Amino acid sequence: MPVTLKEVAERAGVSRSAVSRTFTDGASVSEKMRRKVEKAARDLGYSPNALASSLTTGRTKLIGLISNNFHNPIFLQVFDLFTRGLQDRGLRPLLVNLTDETDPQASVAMLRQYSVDGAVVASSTLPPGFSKAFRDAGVPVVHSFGRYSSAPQVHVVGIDNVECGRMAARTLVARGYRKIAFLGGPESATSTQDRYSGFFSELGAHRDVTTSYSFADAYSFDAGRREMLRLLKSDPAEAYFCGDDVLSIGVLSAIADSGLRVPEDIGIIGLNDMEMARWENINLTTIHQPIRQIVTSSIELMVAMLDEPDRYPEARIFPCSIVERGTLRPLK
Amino acid sequence: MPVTLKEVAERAGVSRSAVSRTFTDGASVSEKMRRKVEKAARDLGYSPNALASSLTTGRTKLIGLISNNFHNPIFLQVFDLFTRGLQDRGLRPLLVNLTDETDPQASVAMLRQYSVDGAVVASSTLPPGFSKAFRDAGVPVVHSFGRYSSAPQVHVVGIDNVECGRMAARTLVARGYRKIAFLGGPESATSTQDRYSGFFSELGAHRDVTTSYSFADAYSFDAGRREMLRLLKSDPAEAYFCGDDVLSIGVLSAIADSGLRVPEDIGIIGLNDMEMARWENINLTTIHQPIRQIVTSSIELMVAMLDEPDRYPEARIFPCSIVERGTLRPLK
DNA sequence: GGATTTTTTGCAACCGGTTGCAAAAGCGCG
DNA sequence: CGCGCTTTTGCAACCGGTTGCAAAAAATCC
Repeated sequence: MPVTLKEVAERAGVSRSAVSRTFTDGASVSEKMRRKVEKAARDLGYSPNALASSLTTGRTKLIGLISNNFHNPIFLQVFDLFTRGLQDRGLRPLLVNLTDETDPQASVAMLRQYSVDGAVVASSTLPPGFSKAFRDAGVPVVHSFGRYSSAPQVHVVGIDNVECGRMAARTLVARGYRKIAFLGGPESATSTQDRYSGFFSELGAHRDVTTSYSFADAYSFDAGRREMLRLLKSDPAEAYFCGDDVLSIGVLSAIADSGLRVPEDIGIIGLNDMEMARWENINLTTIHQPIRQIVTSSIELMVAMLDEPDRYPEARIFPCSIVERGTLRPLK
Repeated sequence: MPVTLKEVAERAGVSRSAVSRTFTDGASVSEKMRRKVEKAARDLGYSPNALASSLTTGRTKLIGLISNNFHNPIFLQVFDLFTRGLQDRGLRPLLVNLTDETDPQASVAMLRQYSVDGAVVASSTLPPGFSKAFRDAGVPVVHSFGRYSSAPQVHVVGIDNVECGRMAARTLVARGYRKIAFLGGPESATSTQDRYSGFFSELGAHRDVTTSYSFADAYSFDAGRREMLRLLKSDPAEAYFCGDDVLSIGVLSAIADSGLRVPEDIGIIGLNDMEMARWENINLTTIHQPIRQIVTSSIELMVAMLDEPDRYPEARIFPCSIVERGTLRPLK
């Protein structure tokens, strides 16, 4: 049904190569030829088959966009930024949902079948083994929102979760909280582990602070609410560092139900600074994660790797910052 | 770099066709041959190039997933359901973000270049012209969350927005509200227009009800809040039917700031029943849109069309239902 | 066991493009 | 106008697969 290069060539009365060259930039074609071919192409409504050309050029301009975070609203923004950024560079995102996938091999095989030029793993919860599997299969890969490591094995773009943990701890201590708790996301997520270790390493220096910790089983409203309702039954802390904003919102809801007030009775600090955090009826104090920069940088890195697949792996880490709103008591 | 069919054939000592047939189901291969080939393929780590085969078969198993709703959290769920549903059927979603695109032609050209087998337009705000453009280009298309029409020109799966408008009106009247307003989303969205017309056609029958209407300029928290703050300045209505849940939440925040109470002073009913609507600190009364069913049905329709591209267009409309929570006064 | 039918296999052409190479065309210049 | 040089063009092979067709092999039947 669709018009092929051969038909255009016949119509224009030229060779197939001539047509091909007109649509390949950098190829040698005279002005006259170009005009002739373009006319014929327009008449016929021709557009070149990207997949056929990928066979010889070895490039599909397809980029696997791989994630398992389809429940956290910030990822809608992540997808928005990724798809637009890739499109702007003429690349096409092939979306892969790894939600209930535990074995990387199947996805690796699939991405190879479609000859993707590269893969972006956008996830804060996938184990590093996934991105390594892609690299081992020879697919250039960037792990966005991945774990910071001083010796990264694949390209990582994200934040320093350990430092975020420290930052949260410093903030709480500075505001005079002395009974402080960590309410993490899933214990298995690397981001949770790192925030935990940063948080407690900072608090270790403060002998007058008492600490405790627990984990919600997902980065979700329900998980946060459920865990906080449990904590409220027996002697809650003065302030909580929560694994994530949506978890924090669940926590706030539990506190409100129990008749306690934020920040008067309990202080809360989240992480991500999702859009909702600044909604006036939530007004969550939180740690801002520079999502836009992470995505932009990931795309730049991906593009660079397309030209230089064996590029030496690097970690690009962006600083986070506290966004003060209404869920922590003010500095004295 | 990747292993090709030819190499497998040489290693197994058979013809290329034999290898091809082993990986094509329904083809005639003896058990002995199959075992030989599979062994060689395994040794070499071969996996067939889906794009190359698409050249002769004419099928890529690529489905364009087209949307411009990257700011409404319910679409994260929509993407989750679509990607998983498509993957489960061996189809691959090629994501297209139309956020600032006004001309369908560019996307049509792109999807043709990649020879997608079909396109799902998942949007409540794109004009019908977009889906028609795909159909005219010979791409099987399903418009999910599209406008209901008794004479659809392309396949449409969604809800009857006119009926939703009526339903909202009936609900408000039944609860004794007599001064009722419509606070729509963007006036240009077909969903807004239909809800508007259903809402007012139902209210037309009630002589004792006074009505008014206005539009927010997006389906967003900020737009809803801004519009409500404006409305609160002069004689607000007793109850509002809001274009969407996230808009409603902005509206609730404005009302809270003004010192009025919901549902005592003002009643609110939303639409969508997004996850957030049932969060205890929001607890929004709303109209449930059966997203899961819409997505599932869209995928089924898409799959059916792959076998029968000229299938007669149909509209699949799912009923919505009121979800009673805390933002309308109870029935008397 | 041989003739006949059915199944399996390989050959070669094709899908829609790209590209190295050599021939053809165009150019500048004396 | 003819020469040498540069640019443009077409030929043909190739990318990694599939498939119709006929030959080869296996299965069935008498």
